Amino acid sequence: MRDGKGAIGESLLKWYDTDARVMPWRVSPQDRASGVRPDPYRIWLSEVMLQQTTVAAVRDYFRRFTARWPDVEALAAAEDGAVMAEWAGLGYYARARNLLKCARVVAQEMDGQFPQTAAELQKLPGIGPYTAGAIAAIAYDEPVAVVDGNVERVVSRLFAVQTPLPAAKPELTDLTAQITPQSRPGDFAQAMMDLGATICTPRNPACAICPLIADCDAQSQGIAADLPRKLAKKPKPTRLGFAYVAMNAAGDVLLERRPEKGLLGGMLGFPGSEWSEAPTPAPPLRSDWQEADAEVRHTFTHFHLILRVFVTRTEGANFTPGGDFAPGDLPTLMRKVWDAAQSADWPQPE
DNA sequence: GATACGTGGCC
DNA sequence: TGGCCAAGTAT
Repeated sequence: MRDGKGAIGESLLKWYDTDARVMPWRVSPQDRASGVRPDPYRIWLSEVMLQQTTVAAVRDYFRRFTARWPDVEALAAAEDGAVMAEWAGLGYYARARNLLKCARVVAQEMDGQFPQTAAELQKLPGIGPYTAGAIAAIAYDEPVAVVDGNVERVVSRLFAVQTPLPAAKPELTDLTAQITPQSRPGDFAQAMMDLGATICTPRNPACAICPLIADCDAQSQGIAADLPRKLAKKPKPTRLGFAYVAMNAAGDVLLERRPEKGLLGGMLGFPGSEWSEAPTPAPPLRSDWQEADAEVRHTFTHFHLILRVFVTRTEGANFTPGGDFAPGDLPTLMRKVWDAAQSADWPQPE
């Protein structure tokens, strides 16, 4: 243990048992005391959903997934399109594709049992260093360092690490390992993340009520809010595109399944042009297309997108039956396209 | 190491 | 309003 930091585990777990939030996927301290064990399936599902995603955004998705697919065998047996539709709106859709791959490996090749070590877990699709550590620590009590963005921030402040991210990652992982206790490593990991989410926040950290204030080098140096240092990000370019919403007399709409790889991979969407500085219009069929008044603006991780939306009524296409389509099955960008189409001045049928 | 990959909330 | 940020992973 690092000098002067010996009490961190104890202080943090005391705070966790009394003050921390209880999530739908978490076993409460009371239940844990009664011998209740975390369900690896639910831990895995929640951790994948929580990758780069806030607790508030995950809650309802987690509830719907576990209600519809209560165990890994049920999820493994689901249709691809059903899982993608249930994930729609949560973002980073490779997670949903890898979720299904992983469920099928576990169900078909591992007798429905997840591996019990971080090293083995990390071999599965969609499970990287963070998620492997989180599952191993929470579900199987492996005393492994669990390092997400919250922990990076907490640890960089505790030890006043000045190295900018992402170069500081190995150092922060090593420091986290030094303060991870042999006892209750899963609760320790969740406590660190809860602390980062609620007290040791990026801006205006609430140091006055922090259970680790006596252990924090950055606080004593008055630089807590300045850490962790981060490299400057590149500016986002703006791309343009065209999107097309065709509907027949029965109210069916024309949708396509996007390719597995790439942006919004595997999701349903409206046909359209490529997205670039100067896109070429690409209507999916000949018809009387009318442009909607409102453009769609959407920002992805690495670029801004402005879409011009065109609508038409026609019978000449392979439409998705209206009963099989709900806007909620679409990624957010395509929901915006749908919304813009509703406010358009639709042409009369040909 | 750098880049691709969503979305919504916050200030 | 626009950039920052969130329980990261794959390539």
